[in-house]
Amino acid sequence: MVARYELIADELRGEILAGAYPMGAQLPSESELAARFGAARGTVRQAVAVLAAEGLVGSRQGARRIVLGNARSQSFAELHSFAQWARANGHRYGGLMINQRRRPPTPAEAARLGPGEVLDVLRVRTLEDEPVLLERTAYAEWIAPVVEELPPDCESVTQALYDSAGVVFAYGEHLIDAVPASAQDARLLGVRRGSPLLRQRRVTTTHEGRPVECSDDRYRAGSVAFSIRNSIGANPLVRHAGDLHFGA
Amino acid sequence: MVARYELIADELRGEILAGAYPMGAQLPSESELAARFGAARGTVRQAVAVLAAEGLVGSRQGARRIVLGNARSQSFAELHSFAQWARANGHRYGGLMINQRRRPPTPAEAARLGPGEVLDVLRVRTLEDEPVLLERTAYAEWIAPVVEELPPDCESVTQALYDSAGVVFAYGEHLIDAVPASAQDARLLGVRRGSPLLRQRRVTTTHEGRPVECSDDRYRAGSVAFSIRNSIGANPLVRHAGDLHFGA
DNA sequence: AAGTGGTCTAGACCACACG
DNA sequence: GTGTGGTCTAGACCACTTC
Repeated sequence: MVARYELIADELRGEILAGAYPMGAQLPSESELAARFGAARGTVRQAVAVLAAEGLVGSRQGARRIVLGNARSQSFAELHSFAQWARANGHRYGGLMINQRRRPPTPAEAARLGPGEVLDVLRVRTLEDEPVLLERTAYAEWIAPVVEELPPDCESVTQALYDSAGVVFAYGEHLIDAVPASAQDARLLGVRRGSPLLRQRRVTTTHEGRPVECSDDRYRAGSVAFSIRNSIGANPLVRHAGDLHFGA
Repeated sequence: MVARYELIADELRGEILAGAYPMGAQLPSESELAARFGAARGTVRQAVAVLAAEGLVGSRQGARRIVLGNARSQSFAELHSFAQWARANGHRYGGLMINQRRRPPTPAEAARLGPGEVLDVLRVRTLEDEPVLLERTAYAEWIAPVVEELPPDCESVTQALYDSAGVVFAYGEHLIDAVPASAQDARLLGVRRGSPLLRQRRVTTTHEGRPVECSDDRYRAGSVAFSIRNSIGANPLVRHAGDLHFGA
């Protein structure tokens, strides 16, 4: 079942990306759109809210919506998986488990995952056969047995956990900064010690709010960048919706 | 004029942050909240949409909303200014213009700002008197005269441009990655050449969609990190609202 | 089967931008 | 002043989760 507002959003997005509205141009008013699509104004507002969350259009009270961009990138909402992102962008990707062991949680991990033992996994992920990402992941005890059954060269852990245990990585919290490569980082990623890495620390939970993993992911500099669009002021329906993308 | 849904959101946020609902707990249903606040269901939905955009609660069709976190951080929506962020977080901050000159735009700048000359400004920003950020900003020609009038030690460029020219930095697009410090970066930030920097490249536009600046900002490693919360699946009112925060 | 959130309607009033 | 988006209401139906 596809919602009406999604169809309207798709149609408008298509027109914007096709260049029907150049950057800075005005969108039709809500009433015009409502008339054109035969929908209520509220439904049209929901549709343009989607575009606003994508950073394609902006709005302010009293003035018509304007077009802010005409390129679509991969939404961060879909980035709960390296594999999903790589596949969506047409990359050749792979992964290899380097090391895996159970251990007591650090205090930070215990605060996020609970008091049980964690399963500590070290993986290297490749893009076009080049190592670009080092994942150091601590899985919560309840999911550990499933993770231990995965093959070492599992291409998509997220997919595998969904298929075998129905686990969905629904919510994530991320901290992004830059760190120098440790000796181990350097060896596994093929860079010099101390060279810059883009670090993404994350905690993931299921739909029910049950914590699944904390991870420290390090990307080789130059391999990826995070892309974000944001806005201040009056946005439709939510006060602010930043949209994070993920691109080369 | 404060909207009703904002007041309701504030009230619920306060209860969550005060610990009335522990992590993973269920929020009251929309009808219960509507009855409690004497508001229509739509208004309550708008309120919880705010909390969802902040990453505090999550939702799925058929089940009650759950609490995902109980800490509030500075929203990235308000991060259009280093000074605003620093002030909000109680830091002592400052800035110094190192260099400023007009020059022809690079092709990338011309594509974003238009064909005119740009005003190229190099600034160092400090936190607790330590240099933490190097800003290399290219201002569009139309705003250049205003920027040239600013004092070299201007603490908040965003504020100054608003006060003197009514310019609002309304929309931003950001690319975040890690780079090694150049010789100049190293000298001005007091780090070794080649050491990791967190880079944020951004393009900013006004409410009307008029481009103001593109900038290449480099943070010393360890000084700041970007924080993001996101979710997949059915969110209220918008398909997905990632929320980006900015913290130490 | 009952309850919940997700979608949609058709109206109303207000604050703000623009001419 | 006119038109725009922002807020709010009061209803309806549907898809989903939960028991």
